[in-house]
Amino acid sequence: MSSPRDSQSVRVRFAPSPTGLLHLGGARTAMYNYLLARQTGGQFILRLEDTDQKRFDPTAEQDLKDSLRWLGLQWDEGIDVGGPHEPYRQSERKAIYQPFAQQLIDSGHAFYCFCTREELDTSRQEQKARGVQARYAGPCRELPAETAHARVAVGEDHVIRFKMPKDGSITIVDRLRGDITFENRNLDDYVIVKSDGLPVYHLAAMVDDHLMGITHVFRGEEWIPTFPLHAHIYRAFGWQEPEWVHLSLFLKPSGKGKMSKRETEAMRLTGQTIFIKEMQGLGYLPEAVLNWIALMGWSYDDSTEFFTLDDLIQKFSIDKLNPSNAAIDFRKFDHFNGLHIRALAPEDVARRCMPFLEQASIPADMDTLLRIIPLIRERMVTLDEAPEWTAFFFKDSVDPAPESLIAKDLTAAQSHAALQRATAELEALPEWTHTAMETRLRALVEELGLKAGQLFGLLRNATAAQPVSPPLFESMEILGRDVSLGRLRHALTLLESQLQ
RNA sequence: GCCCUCAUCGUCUAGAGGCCCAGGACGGAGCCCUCUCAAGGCUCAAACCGGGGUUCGAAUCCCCGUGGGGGCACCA
Repeated sequence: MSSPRDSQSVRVRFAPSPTGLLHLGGARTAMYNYLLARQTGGQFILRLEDTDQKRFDPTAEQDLKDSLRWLGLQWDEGIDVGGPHEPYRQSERKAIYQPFAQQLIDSGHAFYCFCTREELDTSRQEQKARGVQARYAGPCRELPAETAHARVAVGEDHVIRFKMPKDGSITIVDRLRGDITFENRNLDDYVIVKSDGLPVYHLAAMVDDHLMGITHVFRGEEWIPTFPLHAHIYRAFGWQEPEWVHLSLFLKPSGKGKMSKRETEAMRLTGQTIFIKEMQGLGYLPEAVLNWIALMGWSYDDSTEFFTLDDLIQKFSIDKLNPSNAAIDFRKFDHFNGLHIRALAPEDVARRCMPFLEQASIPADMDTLLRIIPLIRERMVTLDEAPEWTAFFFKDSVDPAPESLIAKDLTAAQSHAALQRATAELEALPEWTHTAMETRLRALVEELGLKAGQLFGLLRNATAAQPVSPPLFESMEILGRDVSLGRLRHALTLLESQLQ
């Protein structure tokens, strides 16, 4: 199917309202926009839907930009970077909307409404009590134009409402769902300009999308109920509609409804978050975030699941989008994070681990860290685990619990003897390499009639002071001969305290 | 309550009439590897919401139920 729009280049936009931190759902919407733009050589625009001064959060814009950039979703046009349709904050475009609202009034598609909130509330309650759908029922819709204009002229408080047809129906097209028909009688005379003179989303977004030449609108499914209003506005102006794509919603892990503020807070306690900004501090990679959310609502085929941003740009397609809602699965997020950590070059992993080590006051130097990374890369799920995997490498000394130096099924005396022998063998080693150490110590295990795990576990606790660590011999090689031997001797003295 | 929408393993999904006694992934169970923990490999358990149609043939199309989700503001 072809339309005139096919010949135009793609122009998409992400237009959140600055009411809080950017979350999973917003990030996915932004990403799909970005992918389509990049894939087609089109433009990705970042606009701010800030017409609601009551919910405005002054920190939200910065978070938005930081989060998007961290994810690697740089916009081509919009706030900060500018473009041919400035300004990109709706609050700064107030004057732009006015003539359009006027046009709707003049053409009979909208009317001035002077009803007070109290009157509206009463009316709504009364309708509800009668068991009917609450809709605008005031007298303003039928006011003669001259009367209305006169009241506006004397400065009477008013809003502007869209004059919804009383009968008939409207059929609109969603790219993923096909035709959707609404009976106009089920629709309301929605407010499109507030008493403060600012348009509400319904008018502002439509005007901006049209003015900015938006070709595809990706937005959440929660917009479907007001979708017919938007189409009515487009048609009242005689504009060509964009391609509408309503995305599935992200549901809480239980699958029971959208994430609530309360649950979002509770989630923090378990180290989970839906906010992009917080993911970085938790040790997640932007690559993993993108991969994870890309697959919640979209798929490429029946088996590919690892995608980089470039892969996604190449492979994304609207037709493979899935209209059904998806429950958030944080375990899958961890899985993808591990996958992406392992896909990174060691230098890259090291660089990204550094902030976490600094925060933990671990005096790691890049050279040593680079030698450690290959040992821990496949063991890490999140970057914030770096301190616990590497701390012992950078300590002057370690103090293992004496009991931890008694090997499984051995007495303290036997452990002491084994440790003493192992230390002696290592001292005598001509070259300090993990292969030489392993060969020599395996022979000792044989000689002493022990199990590898018994001796090696003992050495692990002696050198790292922790029961779980990177591979023993590779670790000792990095620690170096002096440090390793020193720790073994120290362990020996600690063990002596356990002898009596 | 009204309007809209969705419906395949616990979860994310593949499937656009026969390739499906339904494939992949996460998670789970087991085995292998193994100096711990991982990673990796192999195996197993696990789903087409129900009922009617249409068709030689339906997970796939249609209808009705049911269930889930969303919306019903001078918020987006």
